[in-house]
Amino acid sequence: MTTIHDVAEAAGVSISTVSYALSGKRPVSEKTRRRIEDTVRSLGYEPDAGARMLAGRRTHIFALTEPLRADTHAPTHMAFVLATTVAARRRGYDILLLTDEQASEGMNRVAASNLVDAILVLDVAPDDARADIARALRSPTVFIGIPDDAEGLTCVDLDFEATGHLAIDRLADAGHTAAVLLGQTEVSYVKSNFPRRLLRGVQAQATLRGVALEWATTGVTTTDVSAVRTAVGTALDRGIRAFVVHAVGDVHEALLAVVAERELTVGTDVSVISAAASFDTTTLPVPVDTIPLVPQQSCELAIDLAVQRLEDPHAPARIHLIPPEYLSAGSVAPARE
Amino acid sequence: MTTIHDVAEAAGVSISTVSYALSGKRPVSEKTRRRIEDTVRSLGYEPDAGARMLAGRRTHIFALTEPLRADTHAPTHMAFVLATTVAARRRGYDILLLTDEQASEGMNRVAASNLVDAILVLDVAPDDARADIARALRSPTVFIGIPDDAEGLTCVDLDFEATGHLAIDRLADAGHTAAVLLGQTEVSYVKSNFPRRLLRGVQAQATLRGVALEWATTGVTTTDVSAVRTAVGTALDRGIRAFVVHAVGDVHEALLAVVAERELTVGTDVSVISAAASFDTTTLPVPVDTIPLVPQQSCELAIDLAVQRLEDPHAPARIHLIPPEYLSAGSVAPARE
DNA sequence: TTGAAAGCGGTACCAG
DNA sequence: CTGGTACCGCTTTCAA
Repeated sequence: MTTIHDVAEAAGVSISTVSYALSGKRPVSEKTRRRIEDTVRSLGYEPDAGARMLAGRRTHIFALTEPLRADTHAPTHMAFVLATTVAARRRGYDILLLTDEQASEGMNRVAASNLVDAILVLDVAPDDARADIARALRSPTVFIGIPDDAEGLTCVDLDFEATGHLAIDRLADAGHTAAVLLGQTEVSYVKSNFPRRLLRGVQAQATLRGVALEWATTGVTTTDVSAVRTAVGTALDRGIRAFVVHAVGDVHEALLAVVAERELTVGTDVSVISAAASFDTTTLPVPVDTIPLVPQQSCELAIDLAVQRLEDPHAPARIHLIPPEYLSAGSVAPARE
Repeated sequence: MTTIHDVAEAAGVSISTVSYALSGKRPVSEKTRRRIEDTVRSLGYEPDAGARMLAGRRTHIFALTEPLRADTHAPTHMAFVLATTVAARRRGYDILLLTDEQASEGMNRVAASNLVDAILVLDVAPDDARADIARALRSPTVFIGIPDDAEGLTCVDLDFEATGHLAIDRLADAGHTAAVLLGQTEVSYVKSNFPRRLLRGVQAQATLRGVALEWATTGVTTTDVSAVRTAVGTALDRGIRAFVVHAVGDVHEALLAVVAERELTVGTDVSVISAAASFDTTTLPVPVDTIPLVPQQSCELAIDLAVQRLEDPHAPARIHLIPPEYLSAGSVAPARE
């Protein structure tokens, strides 16, 4: 194993100069710096992680806690984990996984042992136990999602309420006076934090704009496509022509299929808006207006905040809501009287 | 922050005694050990990770590399990550994630910096670039899955070929002379390592047992349920009554639905075997014989192997195949002539 | 612009 | 059974 001493010797300088040349924390003359860098490359030197942690009091590791509940939507979750990992790496951090029981216990353990510089929280539940843990910890902690009691916590998320407002506004602007919110599974409104926020936003704005709203869940614990088809069919029968969909891809497809079977056309006869979709809605059989949920946005911001709090531990904790963005695809039609 | 010195002082012993009392690497009298443990608890002492790494030349961290290709089946993948994390934790190890480009580059980086004690490889491709990297590395590396060139590598996986044999044997034993393998998506036979192994096993045994085999993929890049329905319908039309399914839950459901629509009964008119399913087939609408793929088995074995190689770096590398297990549910019917 | 040296908090060897 | 202490490899202060 090659150490900083080997590099120093080979380059004919002291180890402190090597250290500074590599960290840039002290000016080093151009020529010696280049000589050192060459030596590092030719020797294949990589600083020892343990030594760096011990001496530098920085581990360059973030913990990512994810309970992975049974109702967690795997593809969406994977997208968040991936986005977090990539964003972290970009800032020079690795990700240490805390799953299952370790999601909570592990937070204390890795914080107490100084294994990580900060903690990122995924899969946030309304009454998440990790909120209290985070408040008691000295390690910076950033929630991606918002628990009911977010007092004193740093949180990041799409503004789901504003997303709900925006969707209803577009439908109301088009003259619709009735709409259906095709939502998530029933348990997710209890176990997760965001479906209810979207629901609240939709409901509030519907009331404000005079839109008669109906809320249909898409299964109890798991997506039930036939239930979706029934719900959509019933709504269409009753003359409702506007849908806000906050659900997985299958639900979108089921909705579009039922519409097509009735020989109705999205964008002409029927209006559809996909709200907070974390998958690529452009691959749907029909173009659909979308207010996307972009994991990269939340995760990059979360990483930035973690790094910030590391540099300035006194930065005040607050909730960071990402404003929704409306992507038009022509799927909202003027209401017919 | 409380250190080992604080503990030693508070307990009235030397730091070496504290260290040994906690590691158990040297006998410590019952009474002093208890006194130390009490002190540790009351002070909330947790050894510093960096210091432990540096002095102990062990990080207690395993890397988990997962490229997360677009065709990766998220729920199955999550199950493997979870199983790995839990198994690792049980042996005292944390998991560091290497995704995306870091899946390959990261291996060299974390090995060179002594960030991890071993590396676990997930999402193995037939021509996986990580095979060569692993061969060049000093860090113990365990593949969960088998690349084409596994020379010199430690690999763990379900014995997919034997799984194929077993499925065909059961059908042949029941008198079937024709069967359909309802497989994965087309790309997975190119990008992944295990679908082709199952396929080979099924094909070989079908030839051996005189079973006319047809192989149907279930979409190109993504599962196409309507294609599955068509394939099943065609097979039934042609009198085929035996199906081996190596696919996600949706495909099973589509198959069972088509069978039901024709007023045929699984276990009487039609035989179905689910091969290497990583989801819970008992929740299917009809009981189905299953040769399960249990992530826990592979992952626990992988962790054990990693730990073993840590203790004995000279243990020879080899492929560990987990024998398939057949779970009867009465879905295989005797063939009718 | 550079070097020397004091830690960082453990582990494990050498004594007793 | 227990204590003293030499490192582990790097960061950073102090001096030059």
